[in-house]
Amino acid sequence: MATMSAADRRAQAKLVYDAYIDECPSRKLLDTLSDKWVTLILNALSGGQRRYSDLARAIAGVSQKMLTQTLRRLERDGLVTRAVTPSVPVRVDYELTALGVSLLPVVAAIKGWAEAHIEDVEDARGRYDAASRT
Amino acid sequence: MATMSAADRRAQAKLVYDAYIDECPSRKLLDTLSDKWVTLILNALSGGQRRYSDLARAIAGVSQKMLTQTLRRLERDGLVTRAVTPSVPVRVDYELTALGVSLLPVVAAIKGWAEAHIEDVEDARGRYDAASRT
DNA sequence: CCGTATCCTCCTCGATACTG
DNA sequence: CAGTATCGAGGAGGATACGG
Repeated sequence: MATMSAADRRAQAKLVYDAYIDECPSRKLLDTLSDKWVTLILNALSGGQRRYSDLARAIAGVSQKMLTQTLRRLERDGLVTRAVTPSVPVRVDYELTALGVSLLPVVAAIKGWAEAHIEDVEDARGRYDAASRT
Repeated sequence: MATMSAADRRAQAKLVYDAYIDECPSRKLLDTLSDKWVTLILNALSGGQRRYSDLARAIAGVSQKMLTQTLRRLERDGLVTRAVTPSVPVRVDYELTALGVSLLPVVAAIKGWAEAHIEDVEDARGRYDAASRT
């Protein structure tokens, strides 16, 4: 195991950094938030309890698979609760937990910057693309 | 074109929602931030100007492809500037723009929530998984 | 030194069909 | 009503090699 090749060194660095990133709290939160449907669901539930089919209608365009999958993840993360009423037919209600509610201001902060500055970003893109086409 | 099938209705709803999401400022910002390397680069540049190879070393584990691609996107978005010094060999410096700097507090806010509550999330996951294994 | 070009592999997501 | 199961297409991202 004499000397390390450049590839070996990069491979090891990658391992270290992957581990670092996996433990980074901000990264974990971003991974959750960046899911297309998470913020939409969080918003839909910000007004209080809602049924599955109600959510499906409110967030039209989401597939059953994604809605269920996302709700399960949020439940697992302790951000929403799932309450089954064993009537016929079944009824399932979802609601934000205290932890879920505490996340709303963060989303609002993101929304705040975005609404204030996204136009600058768009303008920058326009200039960049125009310059590229030269 | 008589009646619409359920699939048709869903397809149309999807179009409407995709368009809605494409225009949502928060979504756009999240799409940018959620990139694995963006926040790392933003952080690396928070101290001031840095060279390409310097960044590559600081963020070890990133491939050339991803580093260049990400830097290009950030430049296009007006968040960083790219300054080429045509010496031999070439030297390229990257630096945050005012817009890029204005984004740092948002990242800090995310970091704040994450550090305060990610442990609750982990605990919730532990409980959820334990309950599932019943 | 700072990239670009190519290939190739996961892995996410949507569509569809079926169940308690 | 509220899911689960299965399949297939598409894109993101890494490895590698080459160019100005």
